[in-house]
Amino acid sequence: MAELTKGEIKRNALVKATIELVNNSGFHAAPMSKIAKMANVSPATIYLYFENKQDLVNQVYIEVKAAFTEYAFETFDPKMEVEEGFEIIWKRIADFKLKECEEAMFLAQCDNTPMIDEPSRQQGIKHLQPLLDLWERGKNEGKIKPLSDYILYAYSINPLSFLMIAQKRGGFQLTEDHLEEAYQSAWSSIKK
Amino acid sequence: MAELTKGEIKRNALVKATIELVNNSGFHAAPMSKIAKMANVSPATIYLYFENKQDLVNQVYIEVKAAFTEYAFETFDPKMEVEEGFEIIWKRIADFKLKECEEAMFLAQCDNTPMIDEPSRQQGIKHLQPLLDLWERGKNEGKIKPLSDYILYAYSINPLSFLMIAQKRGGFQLTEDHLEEAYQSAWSSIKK
DNA sequence: TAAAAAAGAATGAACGTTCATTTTTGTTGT
DNA sequence: ACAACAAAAATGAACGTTCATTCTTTTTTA
Repeated sequence: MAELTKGEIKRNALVKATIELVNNSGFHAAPMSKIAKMANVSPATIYLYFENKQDLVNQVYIEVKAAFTEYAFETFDPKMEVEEGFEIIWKRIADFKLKECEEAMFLAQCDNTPMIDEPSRQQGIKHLQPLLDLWERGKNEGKIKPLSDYILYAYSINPLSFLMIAQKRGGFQLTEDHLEEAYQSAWSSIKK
Repeated sequence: MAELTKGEIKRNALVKATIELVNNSGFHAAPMSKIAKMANVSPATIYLYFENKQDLVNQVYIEVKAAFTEYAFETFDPKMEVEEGFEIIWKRIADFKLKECEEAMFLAQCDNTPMIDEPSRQQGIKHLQPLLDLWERGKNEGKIKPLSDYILYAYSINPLSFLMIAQKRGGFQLTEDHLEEAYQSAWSSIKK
C-alpha cells in the first residue's frame, strides 16, 4: 500500500465527498459546509488544499479523468492488432463505468454542464490520445471506417455513459450478456 | 401565428431566459434575479408563473422535452415500414438537436444531472413511446436486433447528443456528410 | 373603478470565504 | 529520552455577500 500523509488522507476524503455530493445533489446543492462535514473536516480546512469551490471541482475533475483513462489503457499495448486493442480498451472502459460508478457519474455530469471551466476540460481530453492513435492506425489498415474521431467516439464509447446512467437511475440492469451485446454494437458501428 | 396573451409572452421570455442562462452558466450560476433581468421582468413576477426555482426548471424541462418529441415524431406515421420510420425519426431528432441547439443542450444538461426532480424526469420519458413501439415491431419482424430498448437508444439516438455538444463546444463541424455517416452508424448498430 | 398583474425594495436564510485561536507536528537543546 | 517551543495544520465562529422569496405599492387591464 502507498504511504499516505495525513494531509493526503484529508484531501482524498474531500475529493470523495465532493464526488458523492455533486452526484446526488448537483453542484448547486453541494455547499462547502456539507462537503466539509462529509469529509469530517472543518470548512476552513478545504481552503488549505483548494483555492476555492471552482478550483475544488476542477481538480477533482482532472484527477478522476486521469484515473479513468489510466484504467482504460492499463492492459492495452500499442503493438496489439487494432481489433484486439479496441476490444480491450472498450471493455476496460465498460468495467470502469460499471465498477467505479460514482467516479464515472461525476465525469458524465461534468462533461454535460458548464460546471468545469474550459482549461480543465481541455486538460481532461488529452489523455485519450492512445485511442485516437489506434483509430488512426485502424483507418490506415482499412479496418475501421474513415470517420471523424468524434463520430467514432459517439457511437462506440459514449453509449456506455448512457447505459451507466440508466443503470444507476434504475429500470435497467446491465448484465454480462448485455455488455457483450453492447460491445458488438459498438464494434459493428465503427468497423469497416 | 398563434395569439399570445401578454402573460404568455412574459412566461415564454422567462422560459427562454432560463434555458439560455442555465446552458451558459449552469443551474448554480443562474440566479432568479438574472433570469428576471434577461426576460425584462421583475424577480417577483417569476412567482406569478412558477412556484419557485425548482418548479421553474421542472416546467421548462417538461415543456422542452415535449417540444422535442413532438418535433421528432411529426412526420412519422406508425403505418410506415420499420426502416423508413426509423430513418425519419432519427433524422428529425438530428434536425432538432442541430437547429434547436439551445433547447437540446438544456435537455442534455437536465438528463445528466440531479437538476430535475424525479417525477418531472419520468414525465419526460413517456413521450418516447412511439419509438419504442416501432422498435418492438422491428424486433417482431426480424428487422431489428432483439436488444433492450436502453441499448438500442444508447447506440442509435443518444450519440447525437454527444455530437451536438462537441459541435457546440467547437472543434467539430457536423456537416450534411457527417450526418449521413452518423445515420448509417446508427442504423447499422441496431439493424439485424 | 375594482381586480389582476407587475414592480422594486425588503427580508431572512444560506452560502463561500476569512479570521483569530487552538491543536498537532517536528525540531532543538539538555 | 524528553521538555520547550516554533512552525504548520486545523478548527469553529464570524463576515460580507448573494440568493430565493415575500411584502407593499404602483400600474395595467377589463
